[in-house]
Amino acid sequence: MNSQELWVHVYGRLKSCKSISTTQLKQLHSFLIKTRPLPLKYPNLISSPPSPPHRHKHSHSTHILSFLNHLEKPDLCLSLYNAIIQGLPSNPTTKTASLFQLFELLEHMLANDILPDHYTVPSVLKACAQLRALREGQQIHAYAIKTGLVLSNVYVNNTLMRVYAVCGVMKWVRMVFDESPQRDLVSWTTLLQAYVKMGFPREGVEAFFRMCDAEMRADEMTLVIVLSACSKLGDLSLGRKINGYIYDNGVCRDVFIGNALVDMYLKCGDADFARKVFNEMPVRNVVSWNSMISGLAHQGKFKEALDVFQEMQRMGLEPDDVTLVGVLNSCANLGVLKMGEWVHAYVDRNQIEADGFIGNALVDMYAKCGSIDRAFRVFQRMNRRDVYSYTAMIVGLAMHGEVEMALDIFAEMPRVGIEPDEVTFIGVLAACSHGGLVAEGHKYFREMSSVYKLRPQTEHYGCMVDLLGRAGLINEAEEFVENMPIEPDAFVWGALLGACRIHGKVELAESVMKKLLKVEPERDGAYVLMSNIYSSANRWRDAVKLRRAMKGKNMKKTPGCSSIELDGIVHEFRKGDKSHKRSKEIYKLLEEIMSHIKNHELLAH
DNA sequence: CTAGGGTTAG
Repeated sequence: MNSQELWVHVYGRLKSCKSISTTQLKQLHSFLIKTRPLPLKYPNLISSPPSPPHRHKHSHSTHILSFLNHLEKPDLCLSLYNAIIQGLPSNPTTKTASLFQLFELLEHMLANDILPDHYTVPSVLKACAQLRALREGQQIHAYAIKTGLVLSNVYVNNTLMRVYAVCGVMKWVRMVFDESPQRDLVSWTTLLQAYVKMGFPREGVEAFFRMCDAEMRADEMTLVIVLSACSKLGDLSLGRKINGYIYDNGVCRDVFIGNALVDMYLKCGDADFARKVFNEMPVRNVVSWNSMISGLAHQGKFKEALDVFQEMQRMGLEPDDVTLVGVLNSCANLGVLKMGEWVHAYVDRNQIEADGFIGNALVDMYAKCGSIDRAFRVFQRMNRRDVYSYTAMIVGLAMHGEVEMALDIFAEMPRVGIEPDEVTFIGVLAACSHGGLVAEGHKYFREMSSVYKLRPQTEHYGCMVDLLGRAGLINEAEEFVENMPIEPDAFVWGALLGACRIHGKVELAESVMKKLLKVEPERDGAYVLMSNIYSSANRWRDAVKLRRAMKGKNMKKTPGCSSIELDGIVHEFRKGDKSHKRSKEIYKLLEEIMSHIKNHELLAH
């Protein structure tokens, strides 16, 4: 066998397996030794006992290196090195080990005076991108500049951009892109993708149009990314334009394009057209179904989302964890505990780990369906918790009035090294509000910016106003709003109006209502609250006047809706809705509960 | 022989 044939064989072997197993490598090694007598420097290698499975990954580089030591001709080696680097597993969970192997090989190359070329560099950079190895990527970048590879090879530039993109350094992605002497479709797509992934969909779309100006024709991959940018922007007319581009340019409508279109139409609010695209897809996969389910849930069409899931089940298709998260989310918002429990059982039955997305969605579902103890049990059993798990738990506890517990869980976060975010503080402040903990609320509110460098948003101010209002500190609440560094919005005015209702502050309420109407003239919330305030103050005439004024305008009704599941039947209630069979009894009971609460409030103050 | 793909939560 000549060296060329040998190389072809080695290359084929390495390429066909994603990660080379030690056994295969040994076979390859012995094969090489048999067919081409080489000086055997490490006789131990062949006779060494097989290592346990978990050691395999780490022992690769040793085998590879000793294997390389057996080879003689350097010209053969460059291709071989390239082939080996390409086939090297880059497992993000063993990041340091993978990087170590990679750079050990590079060092070995350089030590043997073999210079990494325009095939070596992209595959090394690809591994760096997979491992999110920014510093190592920069080292290769420096090498590529020194050897002139960045100016001569578009693959080198594109993979460099990719490394910087996955590491979140948009500035450098742009820099490499701008300095590239030649740009192809992949360069543009990588730039576009970087913008979208980093939360700049607008810039991504602009890049797409610049790409079109540069007479570059987009393919399926590019368009999938542009469509995802449209989804993020919620810009239906833009999305339609892109759909037009796909149509005009005869782009193949494969399953990826179809899924991206379904997602885009749903996120842009055209659920009917999304369904049409979905129905007309010649091939669908689990992602197509997931796009429908999570897209509908995203639009608040939870019932429809569950219907699609049931349709999926009827067709005998296996849901994956994304499906289940979408289903759990819908269950949480509909209060359908039975279905949520079914998903939980499915997760257990199929030995799906209740961690990450699934675990968090389960916690949220149980909490929202009123089963806070089961939410807590899932939370406790999770092996890995993140800020979402903690937030779901804290918000859930706060809503159930488990104030102390909520604050205890919050206190646990710094101990396990998880930083709270803005939503976590919504839960914390809501807990304080429900517990009447004014001083603590102030403390957490201050901590938000002083310790965690989070800027309080209008929602947080709203929580504080609510807290002060419920605690009877209506003047402080008013003062708090006056001293806000940001413009109060409906959230804040609504909370203050609510506080006025509790304390029967009619005059203040009237001025607050005006403010609320200014920022939210199209909603009916202000009118409803205000008319309740008038009624409570026995000012019936004003209340009626207000209701009449409301009727004259064509107001958007706040979709006040709740549902509860009893013995597997979902009972849905909309605001003012009296269609339920036993609505008379229900309203009577509600009134009784309200009077109990009022008495309790009176006793408390 | 190399590079770029969609869906997921509080």
